[in-house]
Amino acid sequence: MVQKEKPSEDGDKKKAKRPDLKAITKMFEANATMYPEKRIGDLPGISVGHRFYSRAEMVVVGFHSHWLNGIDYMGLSYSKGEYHNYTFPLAVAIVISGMYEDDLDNAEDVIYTGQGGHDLTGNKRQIRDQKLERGNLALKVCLWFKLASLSLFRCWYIGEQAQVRGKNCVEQCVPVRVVRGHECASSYCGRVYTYDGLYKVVQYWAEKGLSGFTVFKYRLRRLEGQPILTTNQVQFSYGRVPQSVAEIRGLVCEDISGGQEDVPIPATNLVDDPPVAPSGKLDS
DNA sequence: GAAATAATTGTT
DNA sequence: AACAATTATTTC
Repeated sequence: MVQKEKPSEDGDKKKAKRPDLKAITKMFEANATMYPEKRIGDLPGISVGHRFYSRAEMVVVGFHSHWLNGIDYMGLSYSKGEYHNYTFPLAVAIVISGMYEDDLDNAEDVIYTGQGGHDLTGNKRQIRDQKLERGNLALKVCLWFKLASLSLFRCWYIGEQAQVRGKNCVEQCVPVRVVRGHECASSYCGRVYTYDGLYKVVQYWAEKGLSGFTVFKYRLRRLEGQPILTTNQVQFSYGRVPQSVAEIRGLVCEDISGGQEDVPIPATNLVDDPPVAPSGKLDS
């Protein structure tokens, strides 16, 4: 897939300013994409921890169909046929890339800021109120409710009232795929995106954000029973390996094996401030 | 058909 | 390093 995304040669005179986008277009024309239709939940072949080396990769796979938007959702056009039981628009995937000043990321528990009102220049400023439309509406529709049965069900909205279909709810849970952007020197665009699993929207509200404009916020909780989330806590190195421990950012332990391995295994911590070293012993 | 979206490339 | 320009799909 990465190979196919390399820039095409037809732009001898004009440089392709966005080879990644050109590649997307060509692959769609050639029907060379994996999942042309949007899907809810996991995609076969893309497991938790999968790394995408650009937004464009996610687009051609069909994992997240925008190379720009943070929120991918199924629009009203999906409300017929296979998905006629669902309410739309319905969010299916989000990218947390730290562009919004009001985001808060605690790995298993995330406060995600809705889209819109952004000044789009990369300085993380909100300049207008957000509205409950588009992706923001789609995320709200994903909201899960806690019922007396202690089970979480997704409720169906008609207007502002949560209705139960049949009784008051539908036994159909609609999780959201969560992707995180990370800095990554070995990726050609300087960052890498990891699939961190399915999350459920458990709460949403509107508030005045840091810049004083209304933003919509969504609390997402990671579903249980998924592979342990490591991508946010561990600095993997791929491609170019550091030549000395001095090159490693956030080093907290030079060898977590304590000499049991021939090659020392350093550990880093870029999350805690100040960094906390791993505790406990490794048993042989 | 316009509007919305912010990642990547290009330029200073 | 910081900033500006460009980008094209999805959505209604």
